[in-house]
Amino acid sequence: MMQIKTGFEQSVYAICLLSMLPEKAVLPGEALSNQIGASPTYFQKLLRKLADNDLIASVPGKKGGFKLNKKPSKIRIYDIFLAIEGMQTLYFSNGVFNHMTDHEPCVLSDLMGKAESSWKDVLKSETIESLFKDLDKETNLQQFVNENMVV
Amino acid sequence: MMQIKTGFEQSVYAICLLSMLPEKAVLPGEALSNQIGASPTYFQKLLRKLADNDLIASVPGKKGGFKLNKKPSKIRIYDIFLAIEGMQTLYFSNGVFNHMTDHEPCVLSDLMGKAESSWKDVLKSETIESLFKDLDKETNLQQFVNENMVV
DNA sequence: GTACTTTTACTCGGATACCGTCTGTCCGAGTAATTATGG
DNA sequence: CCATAATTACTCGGACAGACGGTATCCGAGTAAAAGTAC
Repeated sequence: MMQIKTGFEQSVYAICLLSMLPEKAVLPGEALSNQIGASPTYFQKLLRKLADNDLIASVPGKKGGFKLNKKPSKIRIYDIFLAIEGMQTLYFSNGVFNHMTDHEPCVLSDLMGKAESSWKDVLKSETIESLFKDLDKETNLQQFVNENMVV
Repeated sequence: MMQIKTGFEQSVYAICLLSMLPEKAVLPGEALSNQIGASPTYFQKLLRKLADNDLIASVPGKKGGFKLNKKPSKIRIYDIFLAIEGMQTLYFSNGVFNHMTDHEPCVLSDLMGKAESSWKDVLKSETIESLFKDLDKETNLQQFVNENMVV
C-alpha cells in the first residue's frame, strides 16, 4: 500500500513515554508494548532498532528496560523514521529511463529526490520535545510511567 | 520496503512516450510495455488506471491503443502518482495516540501531513512538458514512437 | 460494387499464483538483581 | 554474617508462520477495423 509502517507511529509514542521518565529510571519493553497495544515480542525488535541507532539505551538483566539515550530536544522525528524505516529512499529509480536514453542523471529521479528532501526537512524540523511540549504531562500517561518504571 | 511502486516510474515513462505522438495517432499497450520492459498484461492494468483518471484515452478495437487525453503541460507528475498509487496518504495514523490521550487531532498526524503536503507540492510543480522539455526528441525514442504508432 | 459475414488485433476485467515485506509468535541464550543456601 | 549458588526478570537474536500488497500470467468478453464472401 506504499505506506509508512505502523511501527513508526508506535516508536514515536514509545519515545514520548520514555521522555517522561525520571533520570536513571527505565521502562520494561513489555510495559511499553502493552501500553501502545502492540505485540510485545515484535515491538521489542523495534525497540532494538531504536537502540541500535542510539536513540534509546537498553539495560539488560533484572530491573532492566529502556530509557532515552539523548535529550528529547536532540531526538528528531526524522531520526525515528530513519531507525525504523531504514535509510532507503521513498523513490528508487529502476532505471527505466536510463535503459532508453543515455540521459544521466534521470530527470524524474531528480524531481523525486527534491520532493523527498522537502519531506524529510519537515521531519527534521521537529523533535520529541518540540512536538510534545504542550502535551499535558499530568494525564494518565505520566501516571502509567510512574507506575511501571523501575528504579 | 515502504517504497513507491516501480509502476509509477513506468507510467511516467509511458506518458512521456505518448507525448511524442502526433495528433490522432495511438500506441498499442503491448508496444509500450515492450519498450518499457514491463510485463505486458500487468502494465495494461496500469494504463487502465491512467485512463480511469482521464490522463490518457484508450481506443478499443483494431488499430486501437492509447494516447494522451490532455496536453503535456496539463499533466502533473502528481497526477500520475495519484492515478497509480491512489489517494491514500503516506502516513496513516493507527490511532495509537488517541487511544491514550484525548488529544485530538494527533500532533504527529499534523506533522506528517505537513511533510506530505510539502512532498506533494514538489510533484505538483512539474508537468510532463516541463520535466521533459530538454529531452532530445530526435533520439531513438522518437524513432520508436514513429515505428509503432497506429494511424 | 455493395451488403453481409468472418477474421484479426486491439482494450477490458476477473481469477489466480508468486514473492517479498510487515507483523506476530516461539524459543534459547545472555545479563544482572534478588533470593536462597551453607559455613 | 558472609560467600556462593540458584532463581527471577529482564534484553538479545535467530527461526519461522501468517497476512497482505505488488507483480505477473492466463482466460474470456467486448470493440472496431480489415479481409473475405455472396449476389
